[in-house]
Amino acid sequence: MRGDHSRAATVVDVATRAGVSTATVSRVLNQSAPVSPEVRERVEQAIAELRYVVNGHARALAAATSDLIGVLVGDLTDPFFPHIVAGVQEETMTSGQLALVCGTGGDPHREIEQLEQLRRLRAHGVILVGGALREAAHQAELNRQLGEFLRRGARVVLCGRPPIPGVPEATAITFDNTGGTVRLVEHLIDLGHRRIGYIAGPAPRSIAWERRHGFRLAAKGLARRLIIEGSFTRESGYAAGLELLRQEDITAIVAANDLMAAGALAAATAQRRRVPAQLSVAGFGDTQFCQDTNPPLTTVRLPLREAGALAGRIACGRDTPPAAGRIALGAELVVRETTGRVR
Amino acid sequence: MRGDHSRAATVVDVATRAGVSTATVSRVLNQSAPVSPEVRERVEQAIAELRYVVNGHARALAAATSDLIGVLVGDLTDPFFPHIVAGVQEETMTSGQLALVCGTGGDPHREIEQLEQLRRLRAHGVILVGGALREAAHQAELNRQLGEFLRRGARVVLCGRPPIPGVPEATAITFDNTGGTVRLVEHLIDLGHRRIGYIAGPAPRSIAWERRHGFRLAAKGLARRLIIEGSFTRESGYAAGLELLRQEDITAIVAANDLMAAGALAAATAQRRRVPAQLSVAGFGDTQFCQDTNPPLTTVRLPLREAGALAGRIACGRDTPPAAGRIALGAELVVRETTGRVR
DNA sequence: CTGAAAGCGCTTACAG
DNA sequence: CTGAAAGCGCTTACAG
Repeated sequence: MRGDHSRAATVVDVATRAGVSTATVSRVLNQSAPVSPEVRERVEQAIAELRYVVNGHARALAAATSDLIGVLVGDLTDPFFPHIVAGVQEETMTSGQLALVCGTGGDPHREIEQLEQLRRLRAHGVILVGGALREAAHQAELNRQLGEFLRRGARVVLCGRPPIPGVPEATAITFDNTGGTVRLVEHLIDLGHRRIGYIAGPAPRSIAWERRHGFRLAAKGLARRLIIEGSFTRESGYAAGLELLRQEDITAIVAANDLMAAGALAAATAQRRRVPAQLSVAGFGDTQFCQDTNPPLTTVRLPLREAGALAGRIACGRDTPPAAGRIALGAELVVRETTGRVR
Repeated sequence: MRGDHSRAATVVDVATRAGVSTATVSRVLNQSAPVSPEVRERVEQAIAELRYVVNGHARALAAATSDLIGVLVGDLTDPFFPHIVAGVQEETMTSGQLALVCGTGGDPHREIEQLEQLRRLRAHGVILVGGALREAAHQAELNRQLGEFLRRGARVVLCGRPPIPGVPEATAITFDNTGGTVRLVEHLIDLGHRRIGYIAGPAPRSIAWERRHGFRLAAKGLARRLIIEGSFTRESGYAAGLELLRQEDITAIVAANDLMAAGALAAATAQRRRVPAQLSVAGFGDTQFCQDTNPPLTTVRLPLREAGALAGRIACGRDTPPAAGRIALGAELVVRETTGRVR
């Protein structure tokens, strides 16, 4: 980082070269006030010649604003997130804002830490993507952080997270996790299934809870329902799948996300169970690879990109947050080939 | 964004409350100079009471540094990218830096635009992830941008990109795209295939070129080789697959990435070709879903996460860039079930 | 339409 | 170990 690196040009350099004041340079930079064509011309030329690039920090400091939008995601390698993030970025870009995507790896400490960094940078919008951790201590700290953002007039958007009772000013964009799961399970019941195994997500996550809740609701009258908890990873789905397959009477397995469903599918194949002839399997999310699994996976589609775009627009201040503080998005059952009539 | 939002506490507030100078506050904040325990105690308490959070912009301006690392990626929804980015983030986090992930959507204009934004924020490291666009005008502009970063002492890392002749100070972390493809094709030749179709990536992308080059090298002596260009998407793989399947004599299809291979696989299924009995198919990348395709996909594994971690460490200044300006990573053939003996 | 000057919130020599 | 003061590079009333 040391050495004879050349100093970057500043407004003063530009002003001097153009023979104007720094105020005028600022005006052409920001188009914040009328400037005569000739002067503008001179300034623009000086900017080009000096390869001047405004110092974003100085600007943010002086103007007490920044065009940064923070985006907190759990794990980008989970196919659930990228489409949401792509939607966000699409919108922030068109607003000329910079989306700061931070990966927390699902670690609550990191989440708080990243929020703090975003606060330092005076991000004027934050989007929390993906499920919340249902854990009191963490929630309290999180609410405190979000409260600070809101106090400064920043927008807070929860994308794929339930609203936070203590922080009503935060807009929540939610997926119909419960309803989607209900429809999925009802689809299985329609096919004659009465003994269904469920691979849930980790209990402390809100998304996992909502989906599991849907399963409980829909599976109420079943002869048999068995829940095993996974961790949203393919491996945990595989392990849970093996365990459920030990219960000989189970005819269908529903997983709380596609990754675990893929694992369960692999477990079924390893155990030589024919899907869907002998066993039905379903996932949740309709992530990219679902149509390519063996056989193609029945799942529930979530409007991920749309949710991200909405979140992006609200965070940028382009869309007004709904008065209700909440936007509920749907969930659509996608029947492919892993679910079939029970024999 | 307006309203009666409370002013954030500043060093002055903290200093006043603690009964010290702002210089001292700064010292305990940065641990940049010894401070007596009692004074430190008082300052820390004031910070806590006022919920003080340092203004990152002011700090960056005063100290003429920032802890931002820019990460430019094409398309996060392409499974090629997330693992690299996760590797980067892992390392930047442990360095206490903030990785600014920017999605360019593969659009060269946006790439330049994002670089400019990063320059504004005085990012002290930039990582360009994924293939370069082999297009003169864009390359010239890109080189200019990167040159500016380097002039300011920032580190530039190319991850999964070839070195840039005009910018030798940029460290390039490269995958063995050519060698990996050669081994993959040789594997098919070993299985008796003599008429192989190749679904290439878009010609202007460096990664596409390198892999296609590998195909050309290895397929030199074949009775038949046919190249169709896709766009790295599943859909384009499907279309190209259909086209190749019209050539009745072709016994194997190799795609330049897994997504297109998945598309080709689906096309084969749609055409009722049995894989691998009647047709072999292979991809490139070993992205997450490869083990779940029908049948599991033969492909080439790239050390994505490792590459990202390396890039992250170099960009953070934790690792010294290699003198050669280049780190070449391997590529490993992963034989699954889509490739088999030709009948 | 344009400029002089203050101020944004920090850090960093420089003194002591 | 601590403080007074200058300076980082902008923007923004305030005058004109």
